[in-house]
Amino acid sequence: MEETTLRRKPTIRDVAAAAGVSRGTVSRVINGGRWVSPAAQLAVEEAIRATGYTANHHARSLATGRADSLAFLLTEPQHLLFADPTFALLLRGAAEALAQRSMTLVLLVAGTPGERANVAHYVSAGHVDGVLLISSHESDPLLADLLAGGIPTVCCGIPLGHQGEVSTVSVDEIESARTMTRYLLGQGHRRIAMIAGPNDTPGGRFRRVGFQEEMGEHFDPALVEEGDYGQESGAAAMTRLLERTSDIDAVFAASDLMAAGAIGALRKVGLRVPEDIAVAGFDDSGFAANQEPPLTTIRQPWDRISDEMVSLLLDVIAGAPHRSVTLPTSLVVRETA
Amino acid sequence: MEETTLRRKPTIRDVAAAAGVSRGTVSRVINGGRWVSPAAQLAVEEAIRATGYTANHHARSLATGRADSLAFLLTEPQHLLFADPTFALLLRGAAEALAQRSMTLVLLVAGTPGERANVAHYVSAGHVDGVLLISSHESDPLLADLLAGGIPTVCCGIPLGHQGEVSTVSVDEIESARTMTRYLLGQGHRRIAMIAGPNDTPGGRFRRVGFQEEMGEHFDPALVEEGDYGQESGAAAMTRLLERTSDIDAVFAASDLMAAGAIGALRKVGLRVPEDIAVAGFDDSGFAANQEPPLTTIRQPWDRISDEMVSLLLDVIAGAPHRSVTLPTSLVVRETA
DNA sequence: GCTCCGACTGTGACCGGTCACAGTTCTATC
DNA sequence: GATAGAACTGTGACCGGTCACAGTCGGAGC
Repeated sequence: MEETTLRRKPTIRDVAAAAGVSRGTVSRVINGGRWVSPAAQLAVEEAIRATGYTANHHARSLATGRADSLAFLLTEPQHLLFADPTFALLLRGAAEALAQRSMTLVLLVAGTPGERANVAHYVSAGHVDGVLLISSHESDPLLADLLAGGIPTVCCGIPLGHQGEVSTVSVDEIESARTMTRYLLGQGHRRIAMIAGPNDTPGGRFRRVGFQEEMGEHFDPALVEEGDYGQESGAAAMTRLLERTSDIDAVFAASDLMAAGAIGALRKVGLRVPEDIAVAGFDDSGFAANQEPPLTTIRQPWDRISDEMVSLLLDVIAGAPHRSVTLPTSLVVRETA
Repeated sequence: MEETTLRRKPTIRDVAAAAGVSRGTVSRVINGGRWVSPAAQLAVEEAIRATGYTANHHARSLATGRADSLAFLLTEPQHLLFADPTFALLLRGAAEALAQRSMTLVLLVAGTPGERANVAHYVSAGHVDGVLLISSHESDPLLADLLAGGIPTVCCGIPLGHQGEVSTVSVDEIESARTMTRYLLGQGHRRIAMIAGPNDTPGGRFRRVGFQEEMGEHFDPALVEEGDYGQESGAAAMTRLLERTSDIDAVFAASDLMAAGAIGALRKVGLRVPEDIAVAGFDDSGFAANQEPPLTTIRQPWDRISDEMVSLLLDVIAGAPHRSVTLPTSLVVRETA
């Protein structure tokens, strides 16, 4: 009567029995169907349908050694990353790219040292095939651990201190910053301030370098302040700049969030954007276009970045040597500059 | 010589050999150490250190039937959810709550029907112990599938059409909406418009109900427009409202993002917030406080929501009957209303 | 001195797949 | 008609853990 209701999940043996073939044949059907007779193929497919069979992922992973999943590993102090809409774009892109390959994404957050240890442990437990490492600070020991453990890894952005040791997907930070700076100079601005990112991150260091290079003789170190990519830090940096100097005519922030913070700070002291001071951001986060006024910024190709990270990582897992990909950015001129 | 360099990962047998005990004893040490002599305990711990052993998660899951991970399942059309900073809060909270329990979070995105089928397949493959279901539209068949499959599930927000069939963590939408409406009325506003969410979502339906109930005789159906929670839809709804009527003195949007869109639309036609029209949101997303001007809104306790979802789900997995938790919201008065 | 019991340990079966290998057919070729 | 080989199928070992069960050992109690 009720023996059908409380049955455990059907296994490959149940399917084999139902189809009147052996486990081996069922396994072959599931994995592509090479060397299977049409009759057996049909019988197995029918049996799978009838039993409602789904393969047990753990058993498969145990036998094959593959996990068929990747880790999306966040190492940034968390409030920043989760406030940053760009991370969501990256996450979505990666999840989609993996779904297309019937793989899945495990989210790992390594904020505190304790979590960090857990992560290393988790990753080396073979739970995932590789790691998509997001935004690592230079001092972060996690990348070194991953490399030492031989864990296939792809970094988003050039990992300072580990260049050439690991696969990387990045944009040309220096050239992008030069492009924006050139644009601001072209608009007639000369007293251009920069709100840079932390110097131990590639986006902090190289955007600053590009800015300085392009500014040339107009570069004034007194016009550089540093933030942490977050909105409040942008506002604070802008305030510091305003306290120090009064002739700034443009501000280049190393993130859209900091640009938004800067705009808020400017508004608070009665300065209009772009009439009094032009403001430019970096990233083209989701909100940049909806910002009031819409933000002029550098677009990072987020969807391509996540796509490339995934395919690069899969290559590395398959045994390819590490490799670096640089993707193009583009200047998006809206209304703030 | 080099036999140590290319060794495969150490297994529990290697540890047992190194410690001079049996697999069983090692297993006992790993799982809490009951009925293990101090000497054996020490020897095993030392052997684990020496060999660099980490347990294979797949093998353990296969043997125990537990996956020690939960799925974070998104079913909303994707552009909305990823633009919505609240989802990131939820995600972070869930990841943290799980990390504390040495469990992990698998991100599943079920946007297209194809992805939906994959998800059902994946979940029933036993890869995860349960599902944290985020924001399901009424017509979404996924919840029905999960329930039919006996998959432990917890919903975020009351699942329309499935009330009482599944564990739920939600806020009192109606009362929250009434609170905000009461506040706006208390400020002297009478021609209050609402930008509601989709009627097939709990936040769309119940916030509208609360608004209407509290408005009482002042309620005017002509002052209700619908959006999709996204910023642009808020702007569009506001524009429609302005085209239709000219005496609106306040707007209550069912999400902060729509409130931000509405503020943009108001600005575009030269109306000031809050001087000309007050605007209120819902959610207290990360950006609400940094909005210009800072947004008056209803705070949802995101961290508690994710915490409760996780612990509720773990209860369900452990065999507890389904249960619903309602968490309190609070009115956050800033500057827009 | 024998029994009993608690503390501890080892063993074999099992979880649900995959894979290598050994058959078994059946057809084509000489 | 024998033989090779391609096409297909079944079997047992194995992946790396857990768990139930059967021992072993030492000391307390009678």
